[in-house]
Amino acid sequence: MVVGMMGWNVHEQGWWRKGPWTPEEDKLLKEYVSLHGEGRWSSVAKSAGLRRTGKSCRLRWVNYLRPGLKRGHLTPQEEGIIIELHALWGNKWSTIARYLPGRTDNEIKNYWRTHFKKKGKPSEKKDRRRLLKQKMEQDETGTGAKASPLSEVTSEQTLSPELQAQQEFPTLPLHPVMENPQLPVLYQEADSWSDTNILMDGLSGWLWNFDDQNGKGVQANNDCSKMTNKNQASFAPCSFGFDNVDVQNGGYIY
DNA sequence: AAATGTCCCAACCGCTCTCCC
DNA sequence: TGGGAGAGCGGTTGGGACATT
Repeated sequence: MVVGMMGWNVHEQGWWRKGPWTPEEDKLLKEYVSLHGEGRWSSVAKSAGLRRTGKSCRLRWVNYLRPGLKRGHLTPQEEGIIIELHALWGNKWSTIARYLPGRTDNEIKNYWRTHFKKKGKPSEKKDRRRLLKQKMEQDETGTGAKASPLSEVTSEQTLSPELQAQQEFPTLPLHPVMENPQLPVLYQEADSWSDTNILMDGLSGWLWNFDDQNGKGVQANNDCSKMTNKNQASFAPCSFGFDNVDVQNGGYIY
């Protein structure tokens, strides 16, 4: 059976329903979780009278119904944290999400995909549109991020996102290298530049994969292979924490 | 006004991990 | 210790909303 709803096809293969959740289903799930707490999702479905798989219930709760979830665009601070943590952990969205209270892994994943993953750059008009929309939302709420990330972020970055996050979320652990001094790369004195390059290769993919104009990526002065040892030595310890922001290209300079 | 492009987000799928027996 | 079930995670898809052409 297939039922058209909100543009989705709501499949009812056997007993389970699929597709968008209805307000009634949300209500049932919220009531159940408020009474019994999270967990045992497979039994939640049947106990709450929902024709949804446990998986679907969990996802709905985690990504949409859970109290404390933020809505709306990510702030520049949150963007910075995502960029930093993604450089550390890669696509560990759930791990990254732990340091962004109120944000879900799904949201962060979607955001990354939209803004950083793709090769081509949306037009600057699009960016302006997004920023304008963000500003309007902030004007309405009187809270949140600055109106223009690009114009304000330089001063914002006086504190590295890590330190900002550390202040905002005291549980944020130190960078792994700070906790593990034996790690030989980048953040401390590297034994060799090849060691640092290993990490930089990983970093370069995201550092300058911001939306670019020509589809080739905005490659700033982080071509480590062309740097002298002297440059490398001064460059290596600078990571984690933006030293500057390339406003024109939208990249962060370390 | 219609067509097109892009952004955003909810939801699903398949795989992996963890726990328990 | 191995297998099964449940939970979690990352990748992907589909569609609405909105701006641009």
